[in-house]
Amino acid sequence: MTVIFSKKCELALQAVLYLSVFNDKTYFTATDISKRLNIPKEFLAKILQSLAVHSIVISKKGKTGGFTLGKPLNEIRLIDIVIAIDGLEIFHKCVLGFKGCTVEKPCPLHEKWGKLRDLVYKMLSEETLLEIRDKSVEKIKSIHSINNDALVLAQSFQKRRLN
Amino acid sequence: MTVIFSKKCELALQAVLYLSVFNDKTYFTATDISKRLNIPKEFLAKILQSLAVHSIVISKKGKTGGFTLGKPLNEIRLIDIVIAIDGLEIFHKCVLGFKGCTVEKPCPLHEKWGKLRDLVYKMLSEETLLEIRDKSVEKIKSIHSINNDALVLAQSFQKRRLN
DNA sequence: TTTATAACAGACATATAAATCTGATATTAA
DNA sequence: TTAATATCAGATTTATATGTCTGTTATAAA
Repeated sequence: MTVIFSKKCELALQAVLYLSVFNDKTYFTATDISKRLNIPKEFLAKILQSLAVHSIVISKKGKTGGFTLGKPLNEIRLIDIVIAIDGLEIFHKCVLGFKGCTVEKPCPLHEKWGKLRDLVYKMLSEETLLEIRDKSVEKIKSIHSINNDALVLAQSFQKRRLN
Repeated sequence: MTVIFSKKCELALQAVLYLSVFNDKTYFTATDISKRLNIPKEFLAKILQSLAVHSIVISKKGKTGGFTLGKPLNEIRLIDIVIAIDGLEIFHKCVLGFKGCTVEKPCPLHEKWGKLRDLVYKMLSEETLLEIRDKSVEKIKSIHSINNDALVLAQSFQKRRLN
């Protein structure tokens, strides 16, 4: 199967985009997020843990615990999420799978692929979550069925858990 | 794991590039090619069969049988090989995995990804095997360790099988 | 016609990614 | 201090892609 992002990567992007809508340091539990995104809870939990290792989210244990974004939105790029989950391997590996493919002895598709790969990296690097959220907040709400009532409710619920 | 091409796709590209060096209607057996490319024979055979279904290669059974390119080099694009093996799905599917992602109700990354996807498609479409071979024949020979002696030998061997 | 050799077809096995489960640990409200 | 509830860690299961095996069919040389 030809793919770009792994399933893990997709779900990580979904989760972080979801958190970006709120972005107010309230902690959302893995259960909360998994229900909203319609994702298996345990799988999401593992993904969030990987993101926590890379400081993209912060985790808090215990009764009022959960996950919240670990950095300002303008410091999180899409590429950071991809790297946190799947690593940089894809940006180094030869398309054709030739182990001996190097700059000195490139495979027949080396140059063409190099351009493509650099472009993917550039596109994923140039935009931060801040820009994406500002541009797409309505889309994100829409695709996750977050209406204003639900938003207020969720936030007040989260905050109630805090005191 | 984030990938671009499946293993099958990689090997298909390798095999077709290999055939493009010769490109003289001689039939190479799956065993021949698998040894040269250092690929499992049975796995390659399956891949070549998929390529045969899409007329990218032609297969011939029996004693002097094997596989040869099914079209002129200038009529085979990289994208044709990708499609033959992995289909067009990747060029239609949403990056984030949202099933509801459409033009009318796009996901937050829809536009950005659309551009990238179109570009990948374009790059794989714009060049045919003819151009790649003409530009990279030495690279292909080098990476497969095809020296001139081996080339002449392989061709005469293939032709001997024919009469 | 016989024999050798190739693709072909489909079942089977293995490796890896995806998903689930169980129990331990940390945190906080009461 | 206790109970509730969250993450965390690792084993286990499931699904899918990858790789292997076995026997059949087609083709052509001898």
